[in-house]
Amino acid sequence: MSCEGKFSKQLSERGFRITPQRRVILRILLHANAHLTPAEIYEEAHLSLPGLTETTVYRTLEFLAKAGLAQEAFSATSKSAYEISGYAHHHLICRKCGHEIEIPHAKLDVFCENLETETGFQLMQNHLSFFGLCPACQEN
Amino acid sequence: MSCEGKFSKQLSERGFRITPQRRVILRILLHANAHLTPAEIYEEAHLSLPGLTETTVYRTLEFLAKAGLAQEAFSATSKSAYEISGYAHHHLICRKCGHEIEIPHAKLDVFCENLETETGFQLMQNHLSFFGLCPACQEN
DNA sequence: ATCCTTATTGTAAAAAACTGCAATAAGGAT
DNA sequence: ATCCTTATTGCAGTTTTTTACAATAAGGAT
Repeated sequence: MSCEGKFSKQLSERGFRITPQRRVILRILLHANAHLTPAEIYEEAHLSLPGLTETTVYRTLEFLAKAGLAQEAFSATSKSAYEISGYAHHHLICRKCGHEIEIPHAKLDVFCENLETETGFQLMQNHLSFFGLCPACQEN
Repeated sequence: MSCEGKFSKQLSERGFRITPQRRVILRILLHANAHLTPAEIYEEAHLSLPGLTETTVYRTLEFLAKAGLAQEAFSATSKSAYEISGYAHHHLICRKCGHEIEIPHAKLDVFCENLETETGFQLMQNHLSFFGLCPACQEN
């Protein structure tokens, strides 16, 4: 099965259609080891699927995010970016130099559970971005 | 002193210039009791300052946010919005109906302090948005 | 009050993100 | 294999956000 097969299967089982566009975008996200912007994804996807439009990239990313297969990630520049949904984790980003470090979800576990019981909300959030100044940038 | 005086003073003391544009936008943010989008702010500010451009609104909001006088707030639609910086608090927003509830910063206090000591980062974050499904929307 | 420096604004244009609607094609039914 | 339904895409156009650069004006110095 192709690399994105497992993900496609999840989609069709839930009643969504599998299209070449979704397959290509899913594959790119899977092979990326970082966040990708819609423009970057379009750039690459376009090569294997010439007819693809940027509109579809935007819509597909939003769709994948809603379906839980991808997640939006806020970058230092505040431009939107996406990555494949893996294990839950978060980022701490330096407002000045953009340096990012990862924060395991475990650190927020207790907080999230409390929030759910107190509010009755069911959290749909497995990727938060915290901002601050990294040690190096604090000195200047 | 005009209502935004205290804020203007803060700015000039830090070496920033006070301009009519900044004054108007600050005043609007101060009187708003909710998030405002750049477009909404422009709409209103434009009335008392006809020459004002949208570009300036965007830049001023970014400037105020960097200076700590305003803060960006993510809305359910993911369009950008700003509000005046008051006490630190956060929001829990329903992805479906947009309903928001406030979360006092105290609930995150421990987490934030741990994060700072562990990473050496100095957090610049007094407004987080958490997303989820509210009790009502979970039923449908 | 006038001058000077340079931060801030406006202008014009581009890039990014979104929307309505008609055309297409995925996937189930025949 | 063909047909049908409707989810998904492309197209064209709009809105939102950002950028480069020249013009303006805030605030300190004279």
